[in-house]
Amino acid sequence: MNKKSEQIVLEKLQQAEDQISDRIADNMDTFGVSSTVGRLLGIIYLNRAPMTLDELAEKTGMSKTRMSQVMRQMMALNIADKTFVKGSRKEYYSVENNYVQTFISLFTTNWNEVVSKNSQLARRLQENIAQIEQSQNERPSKKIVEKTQELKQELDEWIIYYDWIRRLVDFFESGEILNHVPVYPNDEKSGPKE
Amino acid sequence: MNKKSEQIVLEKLQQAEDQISDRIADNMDTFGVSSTVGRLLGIIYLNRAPMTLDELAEKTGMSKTRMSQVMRQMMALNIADKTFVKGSRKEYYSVENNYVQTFISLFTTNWNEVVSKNSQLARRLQENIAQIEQSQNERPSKKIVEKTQELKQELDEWIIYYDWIRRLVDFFESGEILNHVPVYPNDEKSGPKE
DNA sequence: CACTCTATACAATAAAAACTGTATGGATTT
DNA sequence: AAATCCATACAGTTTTTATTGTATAGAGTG
Repeated sequence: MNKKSEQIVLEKLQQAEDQISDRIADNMDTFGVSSTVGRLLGIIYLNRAPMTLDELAEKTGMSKTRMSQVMRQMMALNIADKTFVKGSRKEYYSVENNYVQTFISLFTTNWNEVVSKNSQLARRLQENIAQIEQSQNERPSKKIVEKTQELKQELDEWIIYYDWIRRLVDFFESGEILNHVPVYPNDEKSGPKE
Repeated sequence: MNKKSEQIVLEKLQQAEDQISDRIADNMDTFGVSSTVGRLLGIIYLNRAPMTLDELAEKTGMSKTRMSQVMRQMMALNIADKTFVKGSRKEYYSVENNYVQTFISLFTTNWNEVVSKNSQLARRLQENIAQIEQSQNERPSKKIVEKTQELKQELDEWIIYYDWIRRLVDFFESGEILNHVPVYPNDEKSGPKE
């Protein structure tokens, strides 16, 4: 019975750990990525050592192919890295061992991409408008002038918004956010600035 | 030819506006919601007046049912509201007319939900651990003690992380973020604090 | 250079999410 | 209370995304 009850307790502990992994996986929706990303993140994190695709496949019960796909995606998101291990041909993957840092990476990677796509379009549209305005020089139709003004205003608002996001991303990326929302609130703020 | 070229210019302007809508829709992925949410957001925003489900269905070419589903989701996300219009039986929906505010609403709603789910689990797991520790009082097996310690540490890290997110959400929700990342960077910061 | 081991490309399947059409119930008007 | 108008529940369909299995190319080893 001693042995048996020990087994039961160990199972309970494992179960608790799994629940944490599951929750992390679930929360990945909020970042707009597949829950498998979160699952692998949790597994590697809790493993506290780099892991191979085979190990991950074993642990998740999923195919190695899928593991490969997801780890790739995670590297693109800047939340995982390949780690060289001497004497092995396999690739070992590691993750940031700090949840907050992982959050910041995901946040900045995602929004940087958005900002970049938007800037391109904004520039292009501004050129278009300039062109239209020029072509209308001589006798501007009232309707067109009106619509153009409207579009210009919309575009301006839009540009202001994405400029704000750009600066917001900087605020996170630079770690400045941690001065204002510290990880350990009791701490003296890490370095009084100014 | 005058009339005709005017038509072409107007079309170009409309096209530009549509491209903005499309981009907004696309960017919604980053929040982990369907792009239709973004599309409706853009349409209502650019319309600059509340709209009905029928109008939205007309504008998007989608079914009214879908419009209903999406507007509901948007209300749950706190980025849309019903507006009463006298003399009409239909419901009119309006959106926040400020992109930054919309970003903040989405961010806080999403992460608040995550924090709430996690707090529940964290509490539950802490109780479990306490229980296990008590039941082991007499002769603690080394393996169990070890594993328990490990789990406790993980849980602590995890709790710290979600507490950080909670405070981060506050930082956004309260508008404090705008003091540090202002919408108009040239402005004197809105209210020098301390 | 033949052999082995590894990641991944590619095509196929399974699962999930987005979306639609019809039916219904609950208001509001007549 | 009958008629009308509206949102949405529900069940079904389509589209998209996640996942798998097989095949292959490339890198390391003997």
